[in-house]
Amino acid sequence: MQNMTAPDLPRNCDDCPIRHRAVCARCETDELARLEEIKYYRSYEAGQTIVWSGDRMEFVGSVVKGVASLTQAMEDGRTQMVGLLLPSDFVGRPGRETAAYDVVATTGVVMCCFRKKPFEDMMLRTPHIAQRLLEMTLDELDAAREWMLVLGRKTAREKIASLLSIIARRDVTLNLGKAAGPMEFDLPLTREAMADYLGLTLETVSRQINALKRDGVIDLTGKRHVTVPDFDRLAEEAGDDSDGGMLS
Amino acid sequence: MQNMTAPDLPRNCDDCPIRHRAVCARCETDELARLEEIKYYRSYEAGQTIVWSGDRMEFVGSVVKGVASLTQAMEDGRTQMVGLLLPSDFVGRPGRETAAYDVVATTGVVMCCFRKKPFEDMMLRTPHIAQRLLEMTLDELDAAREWMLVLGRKTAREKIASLLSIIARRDVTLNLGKAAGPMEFDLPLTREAMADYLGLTLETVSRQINALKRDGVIDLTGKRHVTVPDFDRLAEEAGDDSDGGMLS
DNA sequence: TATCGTCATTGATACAGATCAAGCGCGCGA
DNA sequence: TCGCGCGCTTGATCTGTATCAATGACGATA
Repeated sequence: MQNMTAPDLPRNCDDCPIRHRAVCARCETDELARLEEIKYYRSYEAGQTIVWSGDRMEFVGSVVKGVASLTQAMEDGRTQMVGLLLPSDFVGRPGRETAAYDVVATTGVVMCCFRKKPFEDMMLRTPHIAQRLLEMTLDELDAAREWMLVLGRKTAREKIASLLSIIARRDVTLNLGKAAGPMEFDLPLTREAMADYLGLTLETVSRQINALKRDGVIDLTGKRHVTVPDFDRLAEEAGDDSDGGMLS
Repeated sequence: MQNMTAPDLPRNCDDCPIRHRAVCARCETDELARLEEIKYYRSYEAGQTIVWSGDRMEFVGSVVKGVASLTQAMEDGRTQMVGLLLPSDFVGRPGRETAAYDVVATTGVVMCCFRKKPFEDMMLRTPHIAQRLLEMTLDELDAAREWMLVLGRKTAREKIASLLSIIARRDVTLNLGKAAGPMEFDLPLTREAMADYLGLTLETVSRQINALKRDGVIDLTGKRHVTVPDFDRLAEEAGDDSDGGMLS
């Protein structure tokens, strides 16, 4: 529900900072012209709901800037975040009529949107897009399952370390990995949002973050800026298998 | 690692009890001939590991009979089941080289397998298969995310009710829903397997199951056979939104 | 029929994390 | 500059589930 033509929004794929990873990476093919026709950018303020669960979805797209979250709630208010959407992540289910979860802008967000129907038509015409989508969906599935282990079996401290580790890793990949040396990033989530992601209360999140700080695993500047002096140490705290991580 | 030609294994799609839902449902197309060439059936005993995490995958396929589970373990032994594979569920990741999780036969299992490479080739040639796979993967993703809510926010009692409710529902759909009246089914999981699925200990599982029995939500015959006199009551115990359930 | 092994139940106790309750710090609008 | 609200921290206490430890039920095997 935001202005669709704000002056600072990207105009086309060349301005799109995520073209190296997301669907619009394919813009270099001859489908470019068609893609541009059905594509637009849109921005949302922190706290705004981008999509309501159950609503008819009129677009699919990628997060270009900012952080959004996929959220599921029970009647009594208990809330579980089921996905963290960082820049380059895809939103929407081609072939599905309605949204299954709320999508909420956690920070200010810029989305790269494709109108759904023409996007699906193009998908039918262009096999590599369907394959790319399958690949991305499998990635999401892996992420969801990794998170099931976190939610089901890890302690509060391990949960926090897991979250920090994921955010740090994502941050580095997006900024073209400057491997060694301390990593730094800003937490894009409030303590409450972290709690909803981790299946904890915000008090426990606060206590464990400060415990990790006391123990020298992380350093905090203010309440949101995190420095990780030794990523391996953090990964160890997260209980991750210490095989270095990356596969293939 | 089991005989591939046991006399009781299905021979082709006409014998395959799940053709209405899984990939081989497409056998009716002119791809049938090619599919038959690359397809075979295989059986596993309860407890056998069908695929080891990290192994090269040589096939994809569907569960035809029995129950298998996708499992992830930490170094110290903590274990989380990340997927429950019931008949008609698909196993394997087209486009991925190695398996991400252990696949373990929980009961005796019959799989309908396709050799991976030719299956992938066929996928490239046959767009509707890629689309069917995307659809199935999206279903799995939804299931995984629903389970994240269970793991992150539900109480032990709600977790048990959720699991029973899922199994009951699946059982009915497969057996062509005889809607009303008490539902009955056998638990295909030990208490320990349930615990690993729910992020609990086996003692807690045992206590909560018996609590549900005491409260009349379910009835137990022996240790494994469950009768659900009132499914809505069970769904309520699971904390599910009481909108009847099905979408679309 | 005795014995063993696996799966499940049940009880006593410990503890991680939830809950309840202040209070702090900082940005923002008046 | 003052208050006000929101995000966060910190403390005290409570509780749901884990943990530890027997015991029971049943099927398989000899």
